[in-house]
Amino acid sequence: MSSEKLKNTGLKITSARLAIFRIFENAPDKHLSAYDIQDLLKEEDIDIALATVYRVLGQFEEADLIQRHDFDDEKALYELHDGKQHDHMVCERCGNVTDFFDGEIEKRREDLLASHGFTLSGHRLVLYGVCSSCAN
Amino acid sequence: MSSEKLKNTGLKITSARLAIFRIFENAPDKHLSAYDIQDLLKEEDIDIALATVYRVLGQFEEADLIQRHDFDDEKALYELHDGKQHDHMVCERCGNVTDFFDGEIEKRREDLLASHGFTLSGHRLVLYGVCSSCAN
DNA sequence: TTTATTGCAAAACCTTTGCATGTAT
DNA sequence: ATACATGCAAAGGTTTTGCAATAAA
Repeated sequence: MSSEKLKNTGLKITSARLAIFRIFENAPDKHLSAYDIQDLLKEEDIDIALATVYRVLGQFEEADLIQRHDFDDEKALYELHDGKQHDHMVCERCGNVTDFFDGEIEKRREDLLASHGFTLSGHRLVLYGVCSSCAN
Repeated sequence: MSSEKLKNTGLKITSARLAIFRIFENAPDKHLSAYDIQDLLKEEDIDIALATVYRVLGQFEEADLIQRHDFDDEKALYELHDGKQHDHMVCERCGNVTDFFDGEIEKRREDLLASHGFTLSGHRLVLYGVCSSCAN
């Protein structure tokens, strides 16, 4: 249940936080910007100031409920942090983001980072290409 | 020589373009922001408006002289486009960028993109971790 | 009632753009 | 002489912040 996870963060259970968290639960595997979230809520006649959306997103990220990604030079995208690690494939044309998991590249990635003195934090790997819709 | 490559772009050879291109040639493997470039030039008592730096960077990128990267939510970084393909390792704490090349992950990347209907464009792959300086 | 949260407006920040002036060809 | 580059100031877009009003504990 939504409020359970929220309570564990120590944050107060407010309607804004519940509404925003519900958006993520209803859109798993989606990558949403602060504007996307505000728009989705507006469709339900829920009006939340953008400043609040940003603040709540920051708090959720701090609490490891969601992950923030800066894939391109546009808006930051957020997604539910579900524990299952996965990486991302980003279309350089339209910005479309596709999740994937690959054990082999995963292992290689760990070796590479380690051999350069990097330690793992999170598991982020991003591949850039052009998606099929944009390729024609 | 600098002016050779510049001439091939069809752009006029101006002092601003020469100065900016020289910065890149003198700092291979470095990833510089527009501000970095302006600062480096200021140290040589060369004053170029930020708007010009941005415009020139855009033109250089268009001409494939340099590459633009948006690794995080901060400033865009530019580096010389030397032909040798390589990927990047980014420290999530300090933003430090390290180049690397790995044939195995390279091949795996191509397979992965293809199997998801993505086509290659450029060869961008980014690993995120924490560098040794930030790890302590 | 005490403390945290929200909304609003304004600011911060990077990046782009309009326009008049200056420079390369 | 013509076309393109530059500087300046202003605007654009996303994200953050100050502060008074409001809601959660």
